[in-house]
Amino acid sequence: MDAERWDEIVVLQARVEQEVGTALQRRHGISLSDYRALRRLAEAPGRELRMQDLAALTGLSQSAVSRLIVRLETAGLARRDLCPDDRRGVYGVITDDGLHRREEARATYQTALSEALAEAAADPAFASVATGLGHGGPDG
Amino acid sequence: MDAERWDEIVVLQARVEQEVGTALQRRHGISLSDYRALRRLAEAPGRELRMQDLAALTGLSQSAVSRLIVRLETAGLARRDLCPDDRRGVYGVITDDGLHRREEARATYQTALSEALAEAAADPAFASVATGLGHGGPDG
DNA sequence: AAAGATTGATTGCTCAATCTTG
DNA sequence: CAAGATTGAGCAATCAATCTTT
Repeated sequence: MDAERWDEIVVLQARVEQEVGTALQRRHGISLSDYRALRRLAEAPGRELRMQDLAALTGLSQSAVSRLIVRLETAGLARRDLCPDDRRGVYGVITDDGLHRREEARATYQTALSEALAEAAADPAFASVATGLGHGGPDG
Repeated sequence: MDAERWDEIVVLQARVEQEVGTALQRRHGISLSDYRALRRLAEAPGRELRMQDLAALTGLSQSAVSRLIVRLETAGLARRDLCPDDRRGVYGVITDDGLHRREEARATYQTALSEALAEAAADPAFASVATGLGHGGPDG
Protein backbone atom coordinates (compact mmCIF):
# COMPACT_ATOMS: atom_id res chain seq x y z
CA MET A 1 0.00 0.00 0.00
CA ASP A 2 1.55 3.26 -1.09
CA ALA A 3 0.49 6.76 -0.08
CA GLU A 4 -1.02 7.43 -3.48
CA ARG A 5 -3.42 4.54 -3.17
CA TRP A 6 -4.30 5.44 0.39
CA ASP A 7 -5.16 8.98 -0.65
CA GLU A 8 -7.50 7.62 -3.29
CA ILE A 9 -9.23 5.46 -0.72
CA VAL A 10 -9.63 8.44 1.57
CA VAL A 11 -11.27 10.53 -1.14
CA LEU A 12 -13.46 7.65 -2.20
CA GLN A 13 -14.58 7.08 1.34
CA ALA A 14 -15.34 10.75 1.85
CA ARG A 15 -17.62 10.68 -1.15
CA VAL A 16 -19.38 7.44 -0.23
CA GLU A 17 -19.87 8.37 3.42
CA GLN A 18 -21.21 11.71 2.36
CA GLU A 19 -23.89 10.12 0.19
CA VAL A 20 -24.90 7.45 2.67
CA GLY A 21 -24.97 9.94 5.52
CA THR A 22 -27.20 12.30 3.59
CA ALA A 23 -29.62 9.48 2.77
CA LEU A 24 -29.84 8.40 6.42
CA GLN A 25 -30.32 11.93 7.63
CA ARG A 26 -32.99 12.75 5.11
CA ARG A 27 -35.04 9.60 5.37
CA HIS A 28 -34.56 8.65 9.02
CA GLY A 29 -33.26 11.70 10.81
CA ILE A 30 -30.09 10.06 12.08
CA SER A 31 -26.43 10.52 11.28
CA LEU A 32 -24.03 7.88 10.10
CA SER A 33 -22.45 7.64 13.54
CA ASP A 34 -25.89 7.34 15.10
CA TYR A 35 -26.77 4.53 12.75
CA ARG A 36 -23.56 2.65 13.36
CA ALA A 37 -23.88 2.98 17.10
CA LEU A 38 -27.47 1.74 16.98
CA ARG A 39 -26.36 -1.18 14.90
CA ARG A 40 -23.61 -2.17 17.32
CA LEU A 41 -25.92 -1.84 20.28
CA ALA A 42 -28.66 -3.81 18.56
CA GLU A 43 -26.31 -6.68 17.81
CA ALA A 44 -24.57 -6.70 21.18
CA PRO A 45 -25.50 -9.34 23.74
CA GLY A 46 -28.14 -7.82 26.00
CA ARG A 47 -28.46 -4.95 23.54
CA GLU A 48 -25.92 -3.02 25.54
CA LEU A 49 -22.26 -2.02 25.40
CA ARG A 50 -19.82 -0.16 27.60
CA MET A 51 -18.88 3.25 26.32
CA GLN A 52 -15.34 2.13 25.57
CA ASP A 53 -16.46 -0.88 23.61
CA LEU A 54 -18.85 1.23 21.61
CA ALA A 55 -15.99 3.64 20.94
CA ALA A 56 -13.77 0.83 19.69
CA LEU A 57 -16.50 -0.58 17.46
CA THR A 58 -17.36 2.76 15.91
CA GLY A 59 -13.82 4.15 15.64
CA LEU A 60 -14.76 7.20 17.69
CA SER A 61 -13.11 8.67 20.76
CA GLN A 62 -14.43 8.21 24.27
CA SER A 63 -15.73 11.72 24.41
CA ALA A 64 -17.37 11.50 21.02
CA VAL A 65 -19.25 8.41 22.17
CA SER A 66 -20.23 10.11 25.37
CA ARG A 67 -21.89 12.87 23.38
CA LEU A 68 -23.30 10.47 20.83
CA ILE A 69 -25.15 8.53 23.52
CA VAL A 70 -26.58 11.78 24.83
CA ARG A 71 -27.97 12.49 21.37
CA LEU A 72 -29.48 9.04 21.13
CA GLU A 73 -30.89 9.37 24.63
CA THR A 74 -32.49 12.68 23.77
CA ALA A 75 -34.02 11.11 20.68
CA GLY A 76 -35.32 8.21 22.75
CA LEU A 77 -33.28 5.69 20.78
CA ALA A 78 -30.97 4.62 23.61
CA ARG A 79 -30.46 5.15 27.31
CA ARG A 80 -27.59 4.96 29.72
CA ASP A 81 -27.34 2.42 32.47
CA LEU A 82 -24.90 2.12 35.33
CA CYS A 83 -22.57 -0.81 35.49
CA PRO A 84 -23.49 -2.72 38.65
CA ASP A 85 -20.13 -4.37 39.36
CA ASP A 86 -17.85 -1.47 38.37
CA ARG A 87 -19.55 1.80 39.09
CA ARG A 88 -17.13 3.76 36.96
CA GLY A 89 -18.54 2.04 33.91
CA VAL A 90 -21.58 3.10 31.91
CA TYR A 91 -23.60 1.02 29.53
CA GLY A 92 -25.31 2.31 26.45
CA VAL A 93 -28.55 0.39 25.95
CA ILE A 94 -30.69 0.55 22.84
CA THR A 95 -34.41 1.10 23.38
CA ASP A 96 -37.29 -0.53 21.50
CA ASP A 97 -37.67 2.70 19.55
CA GLY A 98 -33.99 2.51 18.76
CA LEU A 99 -34.29 -1.04 17.51
CA HIS A 100 -37.21 -0.05 15.38
CA ARG A 101 -35.46 2.93 13.92
CA ARG A 102 -32.43 0.88 13.16
CA GLU A 103 -34.52 -1.67 11.31
CA GLU A 104 -36.13 1.08 9.28
CA ALA A 105 -32.78 2.59 8.40
CA ARG A 106 -31.09 -0.67 7.59
CA ALA A 107 -32.26 -0.97 3.99
CA THR A 108 -31.48 2.69 3.35
CA TYR A 109 -27.95 2.18 4.57
CA GLN A 110 -27.30 -0.86 2.44
CA THR A 111 -28.96 0.52 -0.67
CA ALA A 112 -27.30 3.91 -0.45
CA LEU A 113 -23.96 2.23 0.18
CA SER A 114 -24.29 -0.03 -2.84
CA GLU A 115 -25.32 2.85 -5.03
CA ALA A 116 -22.51 5.08 -3.87
CA LEU A 117 -19.95 2.34 -4.43
CA ALA A 118 -21.36 1.61 -7.86
CA GLU A 119 -21.14 5.28 -8.77
CA ALA A 120 -17.56 5.37 -7.58
CA ALA A 121 -16.70 2.28 -9.59
CA ALA A 122 -18.17 3.96 -12.66
CA ASP A 123 -15.96 7.00 -12.13
CA PRO A 124 -12.62 6.55 -13.89
CA ALA A 125 -10.87 8.33 -11.04
CA PHE A 126 -11.95 5.61 -8.62
CA ALA A 127 -12.61 2.56 -10.73
CA SER A 128 -9.47 0.74 -9.66
CA VAL A 129 -9.72 1.42 -5.97
CA ALA A 130 -13.49 0.95 -5.81
CA THR A 131 -13.37 -2.50 -7.31
CA GLY A 132 -10.19 -3.35 -5.43
CA LEU A 133 -11.85 -2.69 -2.10
CA GLY A 134 -14.24 -5.50 -2.65
CA HIS A 135 -11.57 -8.13 -2.45
CA GLY A 136 -10.69 -9.54 0.93
CA GLY A 137 -7.35 -10.49 2.37
CA PRO A 138 -5.48 -13.76 1.99
CA ASP A 139 -8.71 -15.73 2.20
CA GLY A 140 -10.09 -13.99 -0.83
CA MET B 1 -18.51 -5.37 -1.02
CA ASP B 2 -20.97 -5.85 1.82
CA ALA B 3 -21.84 -3.37 4.53
CA GLU B 4 -19.91 -5.32 7.13
CA ARG B 5 -16.68 -4.99 5.21
CA TRP B 6 -17.28 -1.33 4.49
CA ASP B 7 -17.80 -0.63 8.18
CA GLU B 8 -14.48 -2.27 8.94
CA ILE B 9 -12.76 -0.11 6.37
CA VAL B 10 -14.33 2.99 7.88
CA VAL B 11 -13.10 2.16 11.36
CA LEU B 12 -9.68 1.24 10.06
CA GLN B 13 -9.43 4.50 8.18
CA ALA B 14 -10.52 6.50 11.21
CA ARG B 15 -7.71 4.97 13.20
CA VAL B 16 -5.04 5.39 10.55
CA GLU B 17 -6.02 8.96 9.70
CA GLN B 18 -6.04 9.81 13.37
CA GLU B 19 -2.46 8.62 13.81
CA VAL B 20 -1.10 10.23 10.67
CA GLY B 21 -2.91 13.47 11.40
CA THR B 22 -1.50 13.64 14.90
CA ALA B 23 2.02 13.06 13.61
CA LEU B 24 1.69 15.82 11.01
CA GLN B 25 0.23 18.25 13.49
CA ARG B 26 2.84 17.59 16.14
CA ARG B 27 5.92 17.64 13.94
CA HIS B 28 4.93 20.14 11.25
CA GLY B 29 1.99 22.09 12.57
CA ILE B 30 -0.34 21.22 9.72
CA SER B 31 -3.47 19.12 9.49
CA LEU B 32 -4.05 16.18 7.21
CA SER B 33 -6.20 18.29 4.90
CA ASP B 34 -3.53 20.97 4.84
CA TYR B 35 -0.91 18.44 3.89
CA ARG B 36 -3.01 16.90 1.16
CA ALA B 37 -3.87 20.28 -0.30
CA LEU B 38 -0.20 21.29 -0.30
CA ARG B 39 0.67 18.06 -2.02
CA ARG B 40 -1.90 18.57 -4.76
CA LEU B 41 -0.85 22.16 -5.30
CA ALA B 42 2.82 21.21 -5.35
CA GLU B 43 2.26 18.60 -8.02
CA ALA B 44 -0.12 20.65 -10.13
CA PRO B 45 1.16 22.28 -13.32
CA GLY B 46 2.16 25.81 -12.42
CA ARG B 47 1.84 24.90 -8.75
CA GLU B 48 -1.73 26.15 -8.81
CA LEU B 49 -5.26 24.79 -8.91
CA ARG B 50 -8.73 26.22 -9.11
CA MET B 51 -10.70 25.91 -5.91
CA GLN B 52 -13.06 23.39 -7.46
CA ASP B 53 -10.28 21.19 -8.70
CA LEU B 54 -8.62 21.27 -5.32
CA ALA B 55 -11.95 20.30 -3.78
CA ALA B 56 -12.31 17.34 -6.12
CA LEU B 57 -8.76 16.17 -5.46
CA THR B 58 -9.07 16.37 -1.70
CA GLY B 59 -12.64 15.11 -1.37
CA LEU B 60 -13.71 18.28 0.45
CA SER B 61 -16.58 20.64 -0.27
CA GLN B 62 -16.16 23.98 -1.98
CA SER B 63 -16.61 25.87 1.24
CA ALA B 64 -14.19 23.65 3.13
CA VAL B 65 -11.54 24.36 0.50
CA SER B 66 -12.30 28.04 0.65
CA ARG B 67 -11.52 28.01 4.37
CA LEU B 68 -8.59 25.70 3.96
CA ILE B 69 -6.90 28.08 1.56
CA VAL B 70 -7.41 30.91 4.03
CA ARG B 71 -5.63 28.86 6.67
CA LEU B 72 -2.75 28.13 4.32
CA GLU B 73 -2.61 31.77 3.29
CA THR B 74 -2.47 32.89 6.90
CA ALA B 75 0.35 30.43 7.51
CA GLY B 76 2.19 31.73 4.45
CA LEU B 77 2.06 28.34 2.74
CA ALA B 78 -0.19 29.34 -0.14
CA ARG B 79 -1.83 32.37 -1.65
CA ARG B 80 -4.85 33.11 -3.77
CA ASP B 81 -4.71 34.41 -7.27
CA LEU B 82 -7.42 35.64 -9.57
CA CYS B 83 -8.18 33.76 -12.73
CA PRO B 84 -7.38 36.13 -15.60
CA ASP B 85 -9.77 34.72 -18.21
CA ASP B 86 -12.72 33.91 -15.91
CA ARG B 87 -12.87 36.36 -13.10
CA ARG B 88 -15.23 34.21 -11.10
CA GLY B 89 -12.46 31.67 -10.69
CA VAL B 90 -9.79 31.68 -8.00
CA TYR B 91 -6.51 29.85 -8.04
CA GLY B 92 -4.80 28.48 -5.01
CA VAL B 93 -1.04 28.79 -5.46
CA ILE B 94 1.53 27.16 -3.22
CA THR B 95 4.37 29.41 -2.03
CA ASP B 96 8.02 28.51 -1.68
CA ASP B 97 7.47 28.17 2.05
CA GLY B 98 4.59 25.86 1.26
CA LEU B 99 6.73 23.72 -1.00
CA HIS B 100 9.39 23.55 1.65
CA ARG B 101 6.94 22.62 4.37
CA ARG B 102 5.45 19.96 2.20
CA GLU B 103 8.85 18.44 1.54
CA GLU B 104 9.57 18.39 5.25
CA ALA B 105 6.25 16.73 6.02
CA ARG B 106 6.45 14.21 3.24
CA ALA B 107 8.53 11.63 5.05
CA THR B 108 6.43 12.02 8.18
CA TYR B 109 3.32 11.33 6.20
CA GLN B 110 4.65 8.24 4.52
CA THR B 111 6.30 6.84 7.61
CA ALA B 112 3.34 7.45 9.88
CA LEU B 113 1.03 5.96 7.27
CA SER B 114 3.12 2.83 6.92
CA GLU B 115 3.34 2.40 10.66
CA ALA B 116 -0.36 2.92 11.19
CA LEU B 117 -1.21 0.41 8.48
CA ALA B 118 1.25 -2.08 9.90
CA GLU B 119 -0.30 -1.70 13.34
CA ALA B 120 -3.73 -2.22 11.86
CA ALA B 121 -2.58 -5.31 10.02
CA ALA B 122 -1.23 -6.66 13.29
CA ASP B 123 -4.60 -6.13 14.98
CA PRO B 124 -6.78 -9.23 14.56
CA ALA B 125 -9.84 -7.01 14.18
CA PHE B 126 -8.38 -5.45 11.04
CA ALA B 127 -5.90 -7.94 9.69
CA SER B 128 -8.10 -9.04 6.82
CA VAL B 129 -9.18 -5.63 5.66
CA ALA B 130 -5.78 -4.02 6.23
CA THR B 131 -3.98 -6.49 4.02
CA GLY B 132 -6.85 -6.61 1.54
CA LEU B 133 -6.63 -2.88 0.94
CA GLY B 134 -3.19 -3.25 -0.51
CA HIS B 135 -4.42 -5.14 -3.50
CA GLY B 136 -5.50 -3.23 -6.55
CA GLY B 137 -8.35 -3.84 -8.91
CA PRO B 138 -8.44 -6.09 -11.96
CA ASP B 139 -4.85 -5.22 -12.79
CA GLY B 140 -3.63 -6.63 -9.52
C1' DA C 1 -2.27 6.54 41.23
C1' DA C 2 -5.01 4.57 37.33
C1' DA C 3 -9.34 3.70 34.76
C1' DG C 4 -13.81 5.12 32.90
C1' DA C 5 -16.69 8.67 31.55
C1' DT C 6 -17.99 13.46 31.03
C1' DT C 7 -17.27 18.50 30.13
C1' DG C 8 -15.10 22.95 28.22
C1' DA C 9 -12.71 24.80 24.48
C1' DT C 10 -11.43 24.54 19.88
C1' DT C 11 -11.27 22.85 15.17
C1' DG C 12 -12.90 21.76 10.74
C1' DC C 13 -16.60 20.23 8.31
C1' DT C 14 -21.38 20.79 5.98
C1' DC C 15 -25.59 23.27 4.40
C1' DA C 16 -27.82 27.27 2.92
C1' DA C 17 -27.54 31.87 1.70
C1' DT C 18 -24.99 35.48 -0.60
C1' DC C 19 -21.98 37.98 -3.73
C1' DT C 20 -19.72 38.43 -8.12
C1' DT C 21 -19.00 37.32 -12.78
C1' DG C 22 -20.44 35.13 -17.19
C1' DC D 1 -30.46 32.70 -14.67
C1' DA D 2 -26.16 29.64 -13.95
C1' DA D 3 -21.39 29.02 -12.17
C1' DG D 4 -17.64 29.83 -8.88
C1' DA D 5 -16.33 31.20 -4.49
C1' DT D 6 -17.12 32.99 0.10
C1' DT D 7 -19.66 33.70 4.48
C1' DG D 8 -22.90 32.69 8.54
C1' DA D 9 -24.79 29.22 11.32
C1' DG D 10 -24.73 24.82 13.19
C1' DC D 11 -22.88 20.20 14.06
C1' DA D 12 -19.84 16.65 15.39
C1' DA D 13 -15.31 15.52 16.16
C1' DT D 14 -10.87 16.12 18.87
C1' DC D 15 -7.73 17.31 23.03
C1' DA D 16 -7.07 18.39 27.65
C1' DA D 17 -8.90 18.87 32.04
C1' DT D 18 -12.01 17.12 35.54
C1' DC D 19 -14.79 14.09 38.40
C1' DT D 20 -15.84 9.58 40.27
C1' DT D 21 -14.71 5.04 41.39
C1' DT D 22 -11.24 1.33 41.91
